[in-house]
Parts: sequence; structure tokens; C-alpha cells
Amino acid sequence: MSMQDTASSGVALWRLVADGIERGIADGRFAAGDKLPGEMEIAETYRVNRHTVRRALAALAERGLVRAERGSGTYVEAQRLAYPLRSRTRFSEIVGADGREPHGRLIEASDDVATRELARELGLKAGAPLVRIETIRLADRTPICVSTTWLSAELFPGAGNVFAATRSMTKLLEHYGVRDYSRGATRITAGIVDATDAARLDLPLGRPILVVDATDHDLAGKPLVTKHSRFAAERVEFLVENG
Amino acid sequence: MSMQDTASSGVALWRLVADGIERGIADGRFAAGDKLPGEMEIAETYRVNRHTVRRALAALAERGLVRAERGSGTYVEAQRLAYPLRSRTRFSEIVGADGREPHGRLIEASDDVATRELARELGLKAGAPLVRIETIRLADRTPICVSTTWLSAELFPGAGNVFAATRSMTKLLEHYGVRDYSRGATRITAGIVDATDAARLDLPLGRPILVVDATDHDLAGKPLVTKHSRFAAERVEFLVENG
DNA sequence: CCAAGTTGTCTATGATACTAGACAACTTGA
DNA sequence: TCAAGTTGTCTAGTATCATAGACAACTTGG
Repeated sequence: MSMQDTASSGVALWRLVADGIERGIADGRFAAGDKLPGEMEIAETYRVNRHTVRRALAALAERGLVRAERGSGTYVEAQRLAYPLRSRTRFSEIVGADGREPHGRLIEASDDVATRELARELGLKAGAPLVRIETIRLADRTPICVSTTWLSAELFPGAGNVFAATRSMTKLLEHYGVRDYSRGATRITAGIVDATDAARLDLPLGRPILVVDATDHDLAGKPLVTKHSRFAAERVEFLVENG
Repeated sequence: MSMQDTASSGVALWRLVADGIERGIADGRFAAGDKLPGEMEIAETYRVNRHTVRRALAALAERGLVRAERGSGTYVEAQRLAYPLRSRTRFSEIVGADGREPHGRLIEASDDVATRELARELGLKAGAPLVRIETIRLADRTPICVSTTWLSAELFPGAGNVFAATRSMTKLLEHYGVRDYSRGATRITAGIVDATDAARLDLPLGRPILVVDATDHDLAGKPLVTKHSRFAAERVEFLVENG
């Protein structure tokens, strides 16, 4: 045995232990401020060497989820942002409601051409010129999500510059005469963060992300913009209210 | 360097490559039936040894996502189950609409007591007696999700046995005189599968899961049952339609 | 048939993960 | 003060990960 879990999943043992503890923090088994079990006890419950536990705790400590106190124990400090999935809720409102300060930043804006997928979402032809806008959103100083937004370059000429100036998708659309719009079907799935997003989200490689795809339409149902967002799963919790 | 990514995330290199390719399959860069780039080419794009790529492909092949053909290439075969998040859609309908055959199984039913969290969800007092029902759902023979369901043992005496007999939560509630009910707010987040769920979902350790928490209420708004479900992220895609 | 390109299999080597044991440094409570 | 329990830091040894190179087996297109 020694290294790796029995199935050899490609995930280091210490990582599994770290994930297990993090899960415990996320679902409330260990509340903020709580003292974790001793390293020896954790080692026994996971059937693992104490050094492996220490490595797991070190990883969690580096991310600020726990804090070790010599001679005393290891303590929890963490919590997730509640993120309602509604048609007209703004990121800034959600973060503000959590008592934290929202920030947004433009990473990059560039020209692009529509793939078959994008063309279908936006009601265009494959190969149609698009503007691609890459943004990141933060709560206090913690990155929450990165988004890639596509718009038709013909319907919204110079959209990249307008967004850079206004820093708001709503204002950008207003600039082109779109008064009101609503969100269509939203698709949610999960995956593992890639290297680029990991760097932007300040997330270690291999962490889970929530992937959200959505297209906004005007009141006549015509597609305006389509978005592909990646959320740091450990920092948010989506709330869906359906009726 | 040699092993591990620069940040040493606890995830093996071959696993990162495998995830990268899987991501490509999931988001449509590689469609079902497509031929993947050659092992050498993949090795170059990921800056990795060909043997590492081979290991990644072997892992994907074992999960049935790709199929290698000697002398020719490696080909894709995969797709996700589209899973609408609505108030009254049954799992069996969703799976049936996908042209696959739904199955459900009772893993375990046992007595439990309410934690503070569960009590709050169900409108009970902490320590109140509960029935805990553990179930698994499959499409064809592929496990899609495992769910833990809690009900008040006082409001629904013998619920475990009733469920074992009916195999349906709707029928169980009918048995106790509940004619209609609706789903309240649904909370979605993501995480990494633990050992127990991994075995049940036939999923390698370290894979991402979608975690869904929801409470069903009767028409008067009184909480009936609360559920904690874990979906194999690579096998589903949630669809949220909000308006 | 042949050449180019593909996957399959072997050997070998260095770096890293995990285990194991021992002891130091520190905190807490009796 | 002292004992028990905690985290911090060493030393090793074994298994696995990752790289490197070479060649076999097979498919495809000219």
C-alpha cells in the first residue's frame, strides 16, 4: 500500500485527508473556531501516518482555513458566500448582503469568432465576429469567480472598450440601447480548475469549480450575451429558489 | 521539477492531463466519436512525457470516456445527462427523456437524531428522532447520484419500511396522507467525493461532485423531508430555468 | 507494397510521497 | 511543579510518479 489510496486515483493521500477535513468544515461538522481532533486521532480515522495528516493540515493552513497552535491544537477559520441564482440579482448586491466588499476587474478583452456552440447560443452563424471579455469578481480580497462573456461584434461594436470604461455589463447594454434583459436557462456543472483559472482565482490546482453557462436575452427573446463562469466551489454556495 | 505541477497541489500530473482532456470532452472541444490528438502531441501541449499522457488516457479509457485503437488513434465516447432543476420533475422522467432507463435502490434506512442544522430545516427541535434513508439512482447502469433523506420519525413512523416497500418518496408521503408538496430553496455547491460515496457512485477518489441540499414542504409551507444529494459531476449537467 | 504515423511494451533512473520511529518544544489542567 | 497531550522537527526506508529512450505492432494513405 504505502502511497495512494487503494484505487490509485492520482490524488495524493494528504490531499484526500485535506479534502475530508475541508468537507467537515464546509458542512458544519467543524464550525469556525472549533478545535480539530489531534493529529494522531485524524491519522487513525483516515488510517494514515501522522506526517501525512501534518501535510494535509499544512495545506489547509496555507489557504487560511485552519490555524495550528503549538502544544494546544489546530483550529478552524472559514465560511462560504451564499449566492442566490436569480434572474436579476447583481454580484455586488450578493456580496454586500454578506457584509463584504465586492470588486470586479477586467482581465482582458479581445476579438474572437463564434464556434458552432457559441453561434447557436447567440443566434448567429458559425464564424461570426465576437467580442470576448474576461472578468474576475472578488469579495473583499478573495476571488470568487472568473467569467468569459461573448457578444456579437456587429451588434455591439467596440464593446470591449465600453466595458473597460463602465465596468458593468448592464451599463454596456444600456449604451447600445438595451433597456432591460433577462437571463435564460442556466446550466450548472462542476469540474476541476485548470492552470489559468487557478492562477486567477488564487486556487491550488486540482480544486473543484462550479461552472455556470448562461445566455441573456432581451424582452423579445433575442440572445444578447452568453457567459461561461467558473466559481471557486469552496468559496460559494448557490441558492436556487424554484416554485 | 520532474513530478507534480509547480505548486505541488497533491494531484498527480497524469491526473491533471486526464482532467484537461475530460474538460475538453465535456465542453465540446472534443465531440463524441472525435479522434484525440496523438499521444506525442498531447505530451507537447501539456509539456509532459508521453508515458504520462498514456497513463492519463488509460485512466480515461478505464472509465469508458475514450477508446484507444492501436495504430490509428484514441477516440472519444461520452456525454452528460441533462438534469433540469424544477419543482416537480421526477428523476425517472429526466432519465427517460434522455432515452435511458432509470433505476433506484435503497441502500440503507436507519434511525437518527436531529442535529441543530437538520432540526432547523425540518422545523423540529435538536435531538428530535428522525428516519434517515440512503438511496442511489442510476441511468441505465451508471450511478448518477446518492441521496440522504431525513424525515421526522414522529410524523412518519416506520417511514423506512414504507420506503423500502414503495421505493418512492412521493408514494411514501401519500401513505401518510400528504397529497401534494413542493420543493423549497435548493442549495448547490461542489466538492470532492469521499470514499463511501466514491464506492457507491463507482467513481474514482478525488472526482468532483455536485452537492444539492433541498427541503420539501407541504402546501401550507410546513417542512416534510430534507435531502442531501451528491451527484457525479462528470455525469450530469444541471439546468436551471429562472424567470 | 511502402512510408509515415499511430498505440503498445520494455528497461532504466531520479524525484517525490508515504510510512515509521524518536525526540524536542510548548500548552493545559491537576 | 508535574504529567499528559499537543504541535514541530529530525532521520530513514520503501513504493510510486515522472522522465527518457528504444523498439514492436498496427493502421492508414499514397
